[in-house]
Amino acid sequence: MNTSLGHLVAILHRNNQMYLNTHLKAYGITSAEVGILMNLFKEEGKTQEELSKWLHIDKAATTRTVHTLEEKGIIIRKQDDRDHRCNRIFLTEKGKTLETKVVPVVLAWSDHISKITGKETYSRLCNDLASIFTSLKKEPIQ
Amino acid sequence: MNTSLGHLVAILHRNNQMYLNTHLKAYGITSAEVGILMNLFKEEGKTQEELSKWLHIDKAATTRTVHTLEEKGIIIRKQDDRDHRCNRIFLTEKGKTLETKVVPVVLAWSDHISKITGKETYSRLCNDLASIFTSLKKEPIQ
DNA sequence: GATTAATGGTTGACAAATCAACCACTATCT
DNA sequence: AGATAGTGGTTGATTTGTCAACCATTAATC
Repeated sequence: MNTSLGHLVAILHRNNQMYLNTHLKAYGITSAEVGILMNLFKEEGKTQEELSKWLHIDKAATTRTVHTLEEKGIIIRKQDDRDHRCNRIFLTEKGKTLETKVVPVVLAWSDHISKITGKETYSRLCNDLASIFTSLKKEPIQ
Repeated sequence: MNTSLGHLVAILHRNNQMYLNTHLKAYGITSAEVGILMNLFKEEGKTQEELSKWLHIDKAATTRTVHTLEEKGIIIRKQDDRDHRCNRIFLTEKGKTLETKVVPVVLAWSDHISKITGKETYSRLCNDLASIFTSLKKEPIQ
């Protein structure tokens, strides 16, 4: 074991980003936008704050990614009627058509990894990481 | 399981980066430099190409990080005598003194994670990721 | 009800990494 | 030896993300 966890995670992360970028280029989607889109495919109407928390991403990054998605005509921001501070995010018709394009690419990368590790190891891996993830939510590291 | 592997890895990666940046700020070291430094602490004299491959990072990124480390007086680049294209990278005296500062911080983050998952799960996790890593080296994903 | 706190979002400055094009040097091949 | 191809490194442009400061709106407190 001559590599740290941080190192391994960094490599895997970059590998995933590059994969997404090359395979989604044809649809004009970048890796940064995938997180938000995958979330919207499941449930629309979240605020940017909620998206930021789900993605564990700075709210400034969310602002910018949401803007580029809006410029591309993939989503729209609607100000909340009750709380005028909140933007609620929805897919456009064009945005909805992207689900069948984006989701398979995201799954394809996971499949590649799954084939490397084997199914059981893969799902164990996801579970282990997910437990870290929920733990970090409750009590962040320092 | 409502989150993809890519998502989990991205979160963990950013968490690690932020941890390194805050805890190494006092020493003027950033997260991007940690990979190269950790490598040099083990073995000096590698070329930038070799560092890039080890870190799975673009050679352009290596060039820039190496430059900032040189400006900070932490490393020096020495042109290879035989092959004048190669820069071989060495720690300065100042650079060597950083080992006792940087390594503990890197380990501290791993320790945090290890405490979350438990020891066995943690080392299993590292092994699983490491096997992916070696696989990706042999045959990159598309 | 006016002042103060907190919250959601935006903006500017910067860090980290990719890609593509390029330069300098080395290796190859007639 | 001279043209060609390959390799290591650099540079410019762009993407992704952080941090800090700010603005507008809402909530809390006196």
